[in-house]
Amino acid sequence: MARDTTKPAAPTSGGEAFSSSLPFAPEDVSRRLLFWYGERGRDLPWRRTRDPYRIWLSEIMLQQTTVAAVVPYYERFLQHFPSLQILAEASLDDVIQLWAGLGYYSRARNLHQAARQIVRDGDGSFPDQLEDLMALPGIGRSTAGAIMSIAYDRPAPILDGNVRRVLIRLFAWQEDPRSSRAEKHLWYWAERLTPDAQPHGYAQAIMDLGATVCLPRNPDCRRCPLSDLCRARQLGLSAALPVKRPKKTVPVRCQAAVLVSAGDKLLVMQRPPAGLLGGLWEFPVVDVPDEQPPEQALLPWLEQARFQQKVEFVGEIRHIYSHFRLKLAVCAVSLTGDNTPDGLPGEWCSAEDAPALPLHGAHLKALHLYRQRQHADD
DNA sequence: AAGCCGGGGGC
DNA sequence: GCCCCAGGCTT
Repeated sequence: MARDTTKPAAPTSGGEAFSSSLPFAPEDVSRRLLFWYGERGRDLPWRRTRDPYRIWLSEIMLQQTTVAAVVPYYERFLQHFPSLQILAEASLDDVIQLWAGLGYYSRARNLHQAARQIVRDGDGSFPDQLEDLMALPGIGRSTAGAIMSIAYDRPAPILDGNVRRVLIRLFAWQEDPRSSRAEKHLWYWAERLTPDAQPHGYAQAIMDLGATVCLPRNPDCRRCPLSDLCRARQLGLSAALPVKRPKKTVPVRCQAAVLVSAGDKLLVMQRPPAGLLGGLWEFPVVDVPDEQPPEQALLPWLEQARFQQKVEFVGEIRHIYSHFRLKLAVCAVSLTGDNTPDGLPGEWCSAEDAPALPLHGAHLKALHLYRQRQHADD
């Protein structure tokens, strides 16, 4: 017996025990899901391996990201870093480079850091205990559970966005899904439903169900192997759950990016290693106050840099982040011999090589716009 | 408990 | 436009 089979404690609320009984037999759910997965499961690159390193990489890349976006990144990453040891020996800049465009760059930093920790602290083999996995940066309870079940075929619950939605509907959870109360219940249900047999197939099955059938909008209940067990379905709430989060207004941030050119070179700077877009490259940026022309907002910056050239307005980029919108004025300053670019922070990069830098999305757009305009002038 | 962290795709 | 996505970390 490799596993403690005692049932998890039922969540409590205000000291009152929550009903530990389920409206159906857990084996009934897992059996249906496993059969369905055998018929309808997707063929994905990371499902052709049991290598924990690759499973781990896929799980990290897939956090808050869609499968279609991940596939090319996953393949390319593994071409450069085919093993844990090679990743551990790589530079962070090279890792960031291969992550550029995927977003949530702390994932790349944590991935790299975790690889170094495993190689440094262990015998080089990938951890195979839930607690050891969770001790690594970037791996929380859900990702640790995914690695345990998918790579090692050992039962451990997962609670990602897909499973969350499936469980909310299956148990007709009508409260705020982001509350700590919801969290306790969902983890409890996830644990109770995870089977001792074939946890590998089960984990992928329930995620696939959420991704292809139990969709956020318009769930396709006719194709769902759990439809006759589903409490939301019974209550006519399938489409109404999970309850939506109250929408918040997102602020608009105005900035100007300066493309300073000296001959063929452009001035680029690397952002601080942590925080927003950590470690990525960009052009110098100045905040633009409301209702002020970007050229005017740039004057103090030009003064400080001792540039006397005129600023040319190239165009405007709009870029949407999850928590704000960026209105980015793209400006160009072309240096002549009178100016001394030395002493400025940052580095000079040829315009041809700049697109190969790990630039973040908004500034990659800015560069494209700049080069497009330059081309038009020729 | 709440805020932070990107970019893309579906509709 | 709006919503969400194979979440985790920090405060």
